[in-house]
Amino acid sequence: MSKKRAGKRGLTSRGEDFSAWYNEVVQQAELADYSPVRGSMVIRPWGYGIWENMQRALDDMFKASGHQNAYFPLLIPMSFIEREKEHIEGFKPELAVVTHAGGKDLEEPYVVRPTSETIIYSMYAKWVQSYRDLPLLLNQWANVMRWELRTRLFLRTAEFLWQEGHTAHATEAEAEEEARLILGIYRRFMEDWMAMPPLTGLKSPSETFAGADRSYACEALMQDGKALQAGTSHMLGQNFSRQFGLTFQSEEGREEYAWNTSWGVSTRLVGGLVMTHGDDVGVVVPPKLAPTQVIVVPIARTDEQAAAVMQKADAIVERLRDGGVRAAADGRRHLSPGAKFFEWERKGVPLRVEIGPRDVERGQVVLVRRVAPEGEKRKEFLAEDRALKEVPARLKALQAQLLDAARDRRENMTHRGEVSSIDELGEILDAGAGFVYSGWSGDAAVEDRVKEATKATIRVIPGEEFRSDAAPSRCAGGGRAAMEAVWARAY
RNA sequence: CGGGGCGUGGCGCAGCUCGGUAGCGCGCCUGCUUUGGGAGCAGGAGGUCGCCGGUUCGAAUCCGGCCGCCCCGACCA
Repeated sequence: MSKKRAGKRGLTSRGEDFSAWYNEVVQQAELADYSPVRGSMVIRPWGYGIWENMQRALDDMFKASGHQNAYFPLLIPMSFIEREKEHIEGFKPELAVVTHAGGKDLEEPYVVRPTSETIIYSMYAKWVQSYRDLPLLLNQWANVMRWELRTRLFLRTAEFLWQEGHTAHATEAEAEEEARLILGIYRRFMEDWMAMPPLTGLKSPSETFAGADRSYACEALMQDGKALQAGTSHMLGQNFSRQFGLTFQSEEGREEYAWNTSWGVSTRLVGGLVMTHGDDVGVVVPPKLAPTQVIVVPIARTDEQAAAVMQKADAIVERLRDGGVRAAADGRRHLSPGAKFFEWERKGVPLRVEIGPRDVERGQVVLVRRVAPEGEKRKEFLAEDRALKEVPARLKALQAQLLDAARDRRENMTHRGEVSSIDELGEILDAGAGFVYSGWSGDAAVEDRVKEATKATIRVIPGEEFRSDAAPSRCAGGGRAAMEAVWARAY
């Protein structure tokens, strides 16, 4: 058996069954595991470490743009959720409700938050009196629960971790600017940190967040050609303000409803990372997010050699750490070097340093990249000093290499140009396209027909920087195009 | 929620057709030898066969019910 070997050594290849590959790689790289709770996963240290690095980067960006963190309750009174009509319509099917506590039925049930707009804006209503209290720019890191029918590790779980930002502004223009600012932050984060370049733009009305006026989204293209909604930023208008009495007195002395935005990214990003960079060996973690960037593997025959080599390995780790590199030595004696190589490659550690007795003698190390650019060897024998000095540059180069590869793939899997029928759209998708640009009349019936016929949906009405040079004139569903849309089959 | 599949040591599976009290690989433990791409040998631990009931002298195996998980379809960060 070449593909599915005995035991848990081999991975199903991506080409054979992408979905099986994903499930296996997430577990075998020890990112996450299934839990005893239906639809809920355990995020293991390696996966959580990646999430922590994501959190840190995003949190810094939020803070740098004037946001502060706060924390609101997990349980939300049922009546709050029900207040905004569209909102409750959207979330009702996936609510988990607490009806019983302290041995008694509750007078009013609580829902386990699926998102926190209602409870947050109810509090904002209390805190905001004057235009001087605005803008109010808060974020919370939290868990939420949505009772999904079909779950997948990281991509769709009943409980997931995320951040949700909630802001209140005095004017529509300011709220709109905030929603777009965050969209830009998400995009920058995905490109600079995840090396996962998304398309950004507006959601069609049918895909707009329940309770929002407009939703903006980052859509990333996975290796199998399916799109992943990786982050959303919503312009909520005054919908929640009106329901929760979030008013303020304007400069002119009038009482006005505040304008809100909300925005979030979740642990789904970890799944996106896996499906963007992973290969048939395992996960590939971009250096900037890797919990361990360099793994040092000592190689020794005898106990004396082991002691000497381990000492050298520890010294290398220390030097790398002094240089700001996240490095660790794998000193386990019961595993062969080869076993360790496979394990760390499966987990996606960007760089490996091998150090054996011969290397110690010669003052050299073996530097190995998780993935090398086309035509370059992964393994290099370098003088120790040179190798260690080289590490930061190698990490940086790998980060850039991953982004380039992901962007090239996205472009190669993107189809542009006029699409004059739904059948044609389906053919383009079936021929291997991921994102398909077309004109769109703006008619929701076209979306329905396309979905029925091709399973694709409008992922985004592209923002300016993602539009085609020549605007399409025809709608894929017939008639004239009012705008350009990007279609894809999605997760 | 509809269709399909699967529940047997930690993991992956065989055994079920044709009932007779459980086996293989990996992993784990101990010892020795090993270690430059998934080490070898020897010894060892570990299983109410998803749950409940029925048939039978006897059930992993046959029958009924239930539960759970995975995959495919309708909704979603």
